[in-house]
Amino acid sequence: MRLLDTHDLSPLIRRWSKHSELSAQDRDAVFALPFIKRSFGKDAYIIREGQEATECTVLLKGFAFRQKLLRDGGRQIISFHIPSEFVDLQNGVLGVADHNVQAVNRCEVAMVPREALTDLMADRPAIRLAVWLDTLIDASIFREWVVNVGRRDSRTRIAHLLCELSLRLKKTGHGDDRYDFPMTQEQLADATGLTAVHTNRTLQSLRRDGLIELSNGILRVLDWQGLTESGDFDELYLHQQI
Amino acid sequence: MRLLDTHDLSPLIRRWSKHSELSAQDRDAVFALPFIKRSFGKDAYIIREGQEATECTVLLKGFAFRQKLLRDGGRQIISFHIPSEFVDLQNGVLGVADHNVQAVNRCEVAMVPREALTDLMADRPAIRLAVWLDTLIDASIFREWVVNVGRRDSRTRIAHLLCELSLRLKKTGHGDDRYDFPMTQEQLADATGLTAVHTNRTLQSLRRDGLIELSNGILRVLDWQGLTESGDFDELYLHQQI
DNA sequence: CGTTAATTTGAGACCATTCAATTTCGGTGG
DNA sequence: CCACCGAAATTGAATGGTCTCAAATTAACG
Repeated sequence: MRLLDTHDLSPLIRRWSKHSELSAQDRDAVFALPFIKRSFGKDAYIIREGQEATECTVLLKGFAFRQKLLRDGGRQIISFHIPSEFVDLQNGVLGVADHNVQAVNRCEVAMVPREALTDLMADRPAIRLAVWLDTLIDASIFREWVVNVGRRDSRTRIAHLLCELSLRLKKTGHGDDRYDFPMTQEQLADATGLTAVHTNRTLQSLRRDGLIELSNGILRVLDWQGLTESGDFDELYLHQQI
Repeated sequence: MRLLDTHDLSPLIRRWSKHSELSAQDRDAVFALPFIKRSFGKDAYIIREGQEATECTVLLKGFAFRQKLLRDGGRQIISFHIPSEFVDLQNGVLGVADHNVQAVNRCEVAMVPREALTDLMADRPAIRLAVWLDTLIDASIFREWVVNVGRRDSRTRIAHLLCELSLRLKKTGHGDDRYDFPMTQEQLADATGLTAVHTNRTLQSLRRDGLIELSNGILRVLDWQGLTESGDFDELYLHQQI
């Protein structure tokens, strides 16, 4: 397939190729998927809870996060997403969105009709496996997040989150100990179950200890081993053998 | 199929039938699955983190939970399981167990070789869909747990957990506002990210307000509406239309 | 029944929150 | 290019929810 690197969905193929064996036909079938490209500004809602789910959404550019709102107005962020990831794979089967998806910064997505995706999975075992793996790794990350917000103190939580995100960014070729990191401290707080104020103080403590540098939307990991130790981080749960 | 109700795996078929259309052939194919039956005592490890995953485990009798241990010795429970549920479906594809599974009380399981299950899914689309749904609902519950431990106060957390468990027990025919409830307060604490002491005081507060009665391993829900309000509980995330 | 596990109670300490004010950053228009 | 503005980050001090530690009571089980 000649347009491999220029096709909108090629980041998806590139990521899948790391854990699944895809044939040329598999790739062509993915490139033949119908989709609509859309763009969202900072904080815009990409998916809303309760909304009927008719598409699956791949993030092409920018960062996004999934969240749930509480009765009292609080917000809990459930996961962050980087380009090439589906932000709502479950919507392909469950009929209704059970949570919201919001853009961190300006981002571009491809929306694929759910039937097109399920048909593709029915026809192509390799793609079925790739999607299946995506779903299972997603779930594994949720489990780790339960542990993170449930049983770790603030410093460990923040460090763990930074470990996860920087490792995922590194593995998808988005940097090497220096990453675009547009998340605000309020978003990090909502992801770790802390307040923005305490998140701020906690980040300062990590900076003071020379583990990270974080400012102007750039994260530098200065001491990976120190950060993983501070974050009680074991990458097994990401299931990225490479 | 004559042995429908007496086959060891019939609880699985019964539960799947609530969300998926299974033909007689699908049922027979499930009943033809090879498996080993095993029994575990209270607190016994059914699966251990890091262990190579060669089987998928269906809970037939008793309660179980999944958990992760922290470096500092802490434990976070990630989910509870009731009979007819898989406790480690992800192991069918991910090669390694990324968390532990423990028995709450004496329980019986059926262990199905992973290839037998994946072959079945490859052959039978209806079963594939049923397993897919199980996985997605599992993930949805993890997401809600992130919210629960991340952003709710202790009373709301405990109430929410009790809502979820009693609703799941009700929907699978394990009672009607009165349930076997063998979990210890320490386990409820590890599931909600609280200490056992504080869990105890929180349960007392729910009892004092006439919402529940919980003693001797029996949970009675006295005021369902009051409990759901106290627990900020909306059952959408369970995706049980029935 | 004796023994251990589980639950319950009390008091003090602490981590994270709340609230409010200040400073810095990032983008925009003159 | 600089002045301006709102958003984001930072700081301080007081409050509070949950934890810790330790002891007492009750329930479960062989």
